[in-house]
Amino acid sequence: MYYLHIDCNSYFASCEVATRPELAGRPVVVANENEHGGGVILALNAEAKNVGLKRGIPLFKVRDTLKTNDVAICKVDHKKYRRISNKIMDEVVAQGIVLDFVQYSIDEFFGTLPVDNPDIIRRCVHEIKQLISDSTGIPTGCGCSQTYTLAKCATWFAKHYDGYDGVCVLPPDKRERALSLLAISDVWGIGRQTRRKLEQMGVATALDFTHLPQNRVEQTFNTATLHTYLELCGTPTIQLESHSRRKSIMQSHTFAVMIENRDELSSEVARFAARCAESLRKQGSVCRSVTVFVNTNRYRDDLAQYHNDATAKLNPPTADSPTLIRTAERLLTQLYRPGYQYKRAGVVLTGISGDAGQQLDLFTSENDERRRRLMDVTDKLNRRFGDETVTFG
DNA sequence: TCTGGGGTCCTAGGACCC
DNA sequence: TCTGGGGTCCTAGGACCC
Repeated sequence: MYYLHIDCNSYFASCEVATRPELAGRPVVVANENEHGGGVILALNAEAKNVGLKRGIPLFKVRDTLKTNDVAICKVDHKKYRRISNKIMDEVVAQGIVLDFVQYSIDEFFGTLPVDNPDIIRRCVHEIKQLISDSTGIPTGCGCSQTYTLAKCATWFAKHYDGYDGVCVLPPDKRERALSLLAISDVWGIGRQTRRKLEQMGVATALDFTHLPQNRVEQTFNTATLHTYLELCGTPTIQLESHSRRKSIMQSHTFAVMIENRDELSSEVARFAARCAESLRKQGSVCRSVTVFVNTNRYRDDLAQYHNDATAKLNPPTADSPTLIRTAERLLTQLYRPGYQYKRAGVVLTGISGDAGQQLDLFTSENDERRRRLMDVTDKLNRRFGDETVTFG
């Protein structure tokens, strides 16, 4: 059996090009641009990379480059990207070659192929890649190997060596050779901190890491890093479950113009809470706690800084918008300090559990039932006529 | 002028229990 | 001098991911 990993190339930018043919061949960036020209580059295609642009740069720093190279700036459209991602999921599942297919993130998928012959695997994966390209227009890099982590390494090679044509199958006898060419920082699960520690131990490549004695890894690192180590050595360790239910739900925003006024901030927080409540109901869950946070602008050392958060428990757990909005507003009242310029705020729901009906049974009253129906109707209206067609005053 | 928005899991330590 | 020996649950913060 082989593990399969599929990674969409420059996903947000590819979605824009796929749905807007007039963009083909042009440098394209996707940015969360706001009405004041703020925002940062979230994704960019190869043409945009070629003119020196990079992910994460604020647009205002590269205005000249954008203009000189006639770069198309697309506004980020998460709904579209979610829709295309679901389509990829459906197409691959319907094709039936891949087993245990999971949507790991909006642009990455894992699965297994019940075959051991690398040549057959390669042909299958090329077919899958072609299927995705034909049905959605999205280019992908695909990797196959003995574990999830090694499959991700294979994808790295598929994307970085043109000869693979986007598909790299890494059989056991090629493992060591491949890992010797892979920098430790390019391994899935090795972040900045762990990389620093490993480098101090003389580890530069993924192969160096696998040559450490296992007990040394156990003593020095946490279990997540140990799992990465075992997987690189060829032992499947990581379990992926397709978690359709989120365990936390957050809505936050960096304001284009800083907010000082309490009522303005409060109305933003209320909107975040309402949107969180909607996602919560969409997945059929209730939550046990609400957190609100506020931040000033960390880039402005000329301004007084303040950041804080506060959490409230909800008993019984709920998905009722008015309750969540009122709770969030009460928390904001605790947090708010006059005289600061607020740049960012957000609402987080945690303690999420499934099946609202079951949780409420014991104390459900007629009033609760009416509230549930009200939520149901507002959700339906907003789905049918667009977000925030109906909001809470 | 302008600087993203989400998630997950693990671990240490505190509060509390017997 | 020395101050038991288990547990559970919760939370904050770190690290990592896209």
